[in-house]
Amino acid sequence: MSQASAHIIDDDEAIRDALEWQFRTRGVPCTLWPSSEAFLQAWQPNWRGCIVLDIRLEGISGLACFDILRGRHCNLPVIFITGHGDVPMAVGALKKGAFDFIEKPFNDNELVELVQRAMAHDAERQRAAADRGTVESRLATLTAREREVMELILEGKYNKVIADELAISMRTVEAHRSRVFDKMQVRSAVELAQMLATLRG
Amino acid sequence: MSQASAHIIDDDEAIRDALEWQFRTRGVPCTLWPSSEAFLQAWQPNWRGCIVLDIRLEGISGLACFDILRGRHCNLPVIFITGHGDVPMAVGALKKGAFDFIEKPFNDNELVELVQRAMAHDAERQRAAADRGTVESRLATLTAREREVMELILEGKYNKVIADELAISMRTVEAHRSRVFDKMQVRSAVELAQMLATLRG
DNA sequence: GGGCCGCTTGCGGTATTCCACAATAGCGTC
DNA sequence: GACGCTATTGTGGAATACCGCAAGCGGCCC
Repeated sequence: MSQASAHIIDDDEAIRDALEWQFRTRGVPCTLWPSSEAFLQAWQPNWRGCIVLDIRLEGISGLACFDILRGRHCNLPVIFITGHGDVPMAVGALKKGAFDFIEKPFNDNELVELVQRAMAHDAERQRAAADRGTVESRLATLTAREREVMELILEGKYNKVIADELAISMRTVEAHRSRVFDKMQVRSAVELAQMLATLRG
Repeated sequence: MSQASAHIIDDDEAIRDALEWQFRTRGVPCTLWPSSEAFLQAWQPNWRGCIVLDIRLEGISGLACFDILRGRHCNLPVIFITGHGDVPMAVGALKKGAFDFIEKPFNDNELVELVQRAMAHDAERQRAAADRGTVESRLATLTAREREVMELILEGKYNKVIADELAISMRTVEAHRSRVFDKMQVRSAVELAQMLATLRG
């Protein structure tokens, strides 16, 4: 898993350096990119952190870059830096899923705090996605019948009732139940319910 | 429980009438208000539906009206109608929790569909709030000890283990467990877990 | 034809939960 | 002092869940 970083994309070197200094003095790891093209060429799906970019960039614009990233299923939070006149553009990006935007001129702390929130958001999203992946891969090992039995277990029904509903014996339900618990790596129906609740939440 | 309605606030009578005609032909119940003041004076906490208002109104502005409503803990979805130049103001409202905004000039269908989504959102929110209320009122009947036992049950632990952890007998845990199930109106730990998961979700 | 898998069912036994009833002690209120 | 509530613990018994082992049947694949 790669180290999290705030990726700063700006075609103005002075601005990049100023932002880097600011972030580093606050302990925020960052990586500088002189253009959307440079960033897009380097980007890897396993990157973590967030992206900070000016909405108006030479070459591929900030918005176009955002669209391309979304097309690549990149979920990194994206923060746009905009001028006052570009707020409608930024709003369009927000509606498309950008994390936030910040208008020039802005307070230094304001941007750093926004970036910190974005990176925390990304860390939490990745953790939650990893959990879901684990649970989903376990669910995938269940046979169709096991899934049926599991759903009824999750409704709080006794094995006897499940047996009646599926027109099988209680012993069969016991056997399925035991295998479901083994495959899902839980020891009780309550643990199973809690695990699947995090999948839905 | 009151009937859901789309509350339209505009100081221009012709616009109010045009919107009403549009909504009614699409089967959307609506109520017209000539000013923020009129609406705020009439507003009741049990109202359902949504609010559609121009961001620039004479007297109390749309934004000010929104702030006042939020101050009164009104959760009705709010949709702002804005001119192109007012988008930054609308964005501020979005960040404060407004449901959405729509820029003039807009397609008739666009607004009606947005209002329908807002009303569906409100209906779902009210339903979820009612459920939470029911569950929370049941939780409130539990004694401190019952809550303690319940938390451990929700971790999937056996009565025997709970007894060891709380330094009480298993029979005491059984008694508490039984009363928790009675008060929460469930018949199993799984049902309880599912019920409380909807509280968190 | 044989092996594997999934589904099914059974046995015997242990552990846990549920149900009903009963009782004591401490605390707070009337 | 009596009453009500909560916490606690116990008895007896029934129902349910869990565990390990065993086995047959049908379908699919090699």
